[in-house]
Order: sequence, then C-alpha cells, then structure tokens
Amino acid sequence: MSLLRAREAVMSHFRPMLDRHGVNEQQWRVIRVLGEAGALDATQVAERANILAPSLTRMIKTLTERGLIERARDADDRRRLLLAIAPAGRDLLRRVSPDSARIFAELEGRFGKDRVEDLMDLLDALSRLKA
Amino acid sequence: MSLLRAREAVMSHFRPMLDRHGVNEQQWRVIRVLGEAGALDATQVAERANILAPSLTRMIKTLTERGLIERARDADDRRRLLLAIAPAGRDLLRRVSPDSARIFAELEGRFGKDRVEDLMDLLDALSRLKA
DNA sequence: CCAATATAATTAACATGTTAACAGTATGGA
DNA sequence: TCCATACTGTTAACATGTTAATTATATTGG
Repeated sequence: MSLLRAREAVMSHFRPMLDRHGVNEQQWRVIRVLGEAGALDATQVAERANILAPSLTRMIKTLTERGLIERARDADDRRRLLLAIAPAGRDLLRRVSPDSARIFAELEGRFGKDRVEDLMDLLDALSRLKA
Repeated sequence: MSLLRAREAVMSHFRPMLDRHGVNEQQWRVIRVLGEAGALDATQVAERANILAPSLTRMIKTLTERGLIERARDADDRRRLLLAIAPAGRDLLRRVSPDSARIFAELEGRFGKDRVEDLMDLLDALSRLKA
C-alpha cells in the first residue's frame, strides 16, 4: 500500500504535464525506452517499460498511427517485431524531457537529494528480491 | 519506474496466494479496509484502498453478489452508500490474513526488518509531498 | 529431415484505471 | 422558501492490466 500510494503521489506531479503533451504514462515510458535504446524488439520494450505484452500490442497500433514509433519485422527472426522511435517521437521526447526533468528536480529538491538516493537504492534492492 | 518495478516485484509474491483464495489485489484491499474499519461510505473506502470511485462502483456489484460485502443507504445523508464486510467476507479475511502475514514476514526477513522500516518511512514521507 | 517443443506476438475476455458527464441529494444564503 | 452551489455516487467511453488460448516462426532431439 505504501508503494502504491507513493507512486500515485509522485505521478500526480507528472500526469498533468504528460497530458498537456498528449501522452499517458505508459506511452511516455515506451517513447523514453525507445529513445534511449534505439531499436528493440517488442519483448524487450515491454520488459524495460514494465508493460505487459498484450497492452504493448494495443499501444503499438496507436503509437504507430500517430507517427511516434515505427515497426518492422526482424529479418533474422521473423517472429520478432522491431520497434524504433520515429521523427515525431523524437520531437515529443525533446519537448517533454525538459518538463520532466524540471518536475523531477523540484521534487528532488523538496524531498532531499540524499533521501531520493536512499529510496532508489532500497527500491532497487527490493525489486531484485524477485524469486 | 523504481516505484513501479518494486511494487510489481512485491506483489508477485502475493498475487498467486490471493488468486488461490479467489480475489484480486483490489478486492483484497477493499475487504481489508472494511474488515479493519467496520462500516464506511464508498468515498472513504475508495480513499483508503486507493481505488477510484468508478472502479469501486463496479467492484461493489460483484463483491455484493459474492456475499463478501453489504451495502446500505445512509439514512442521514441519502447520497452516501454505506459499505460493510459481510460474513463471507470475514471468513475470507480469516483465511487470507495468515497467508498474507506469512508472505510479508518472509519478505521482511529476507530484506531486513530495519530496511523495511526505513523504506516505509521514506515512502510515506514521499506520499505526503502531495501538493 | 521431421516431429515435438519452445518462443514472439497477437487475440480474446474480462477487470480495473482514467476522465468527463450526469442524476440525486444536501446545504447555505438571498 | 427557493435557488445556486457543492457533494456522492453512477454511467459512459476508452485505455491499460491480467490470464489464457492461439498463430506463426524457430529450435532441438531423434
């Protein structure tokens, strides 16, 4: 519950900004992942953006239609769908990133840089408690 | 992202157990809230269980049909819908709670009791960064 | 080479998340 | 009293979350 509430509290600061840019949380995660990594197959995008495969399948359609990403079959393994960021996606990335960084910096300032670091360490350690 | 991943990692330990008992995360949160608080109106349940009003409206129907909760209009303020746990809900609570406590204890043991405490403190402080 | 098996993505079905609009009920002030 | 306003819960519409089944393609063992 604490994790859920904290996440909700944090995202409440980002959501209005993302909404102004016309994307939701999940779409922004996909765009960011593709912007950082270049081309990835759908499974890897799903993993890195923490989105389930069926959700991603649906999102690919709308993101492609909006020209934010591009899709292509992998020639070596025709099961794989390669995804990459498209020009409009890069533009979006350039517009959103500064706002995102500004909001993060403001939260970090209010919460304390060292406490943010402590928190992230604990969270990442918790995530690695997988099995 | 760290918050999202950490929550997903934690819940992956609880989900199979809840599934065996025939409830999902959200239903379990509602049952727990009502079990602890007695009768509450829908708005308060939604707040405490971190569920949006429209989702709760839908859940009330299925939870009532399954005999897990009971609903009644508030006589003093006929807008309000009072919710309370029903006998079958109490039974479920009694069956699930030990399993839940066991899983939490195991995670706490592996992660470290003091680190759990630190983490919860940081998360709660983060949640209070609301405005 | 082929059949069994595994993997990548999609589809289906149902639940919840999310925002906006709506209906019914309370409440406070002209 | 009555009206404007606020509040509670519901409905609607669309997106994502979740699990299971399915399709297409690869891979592996015999």
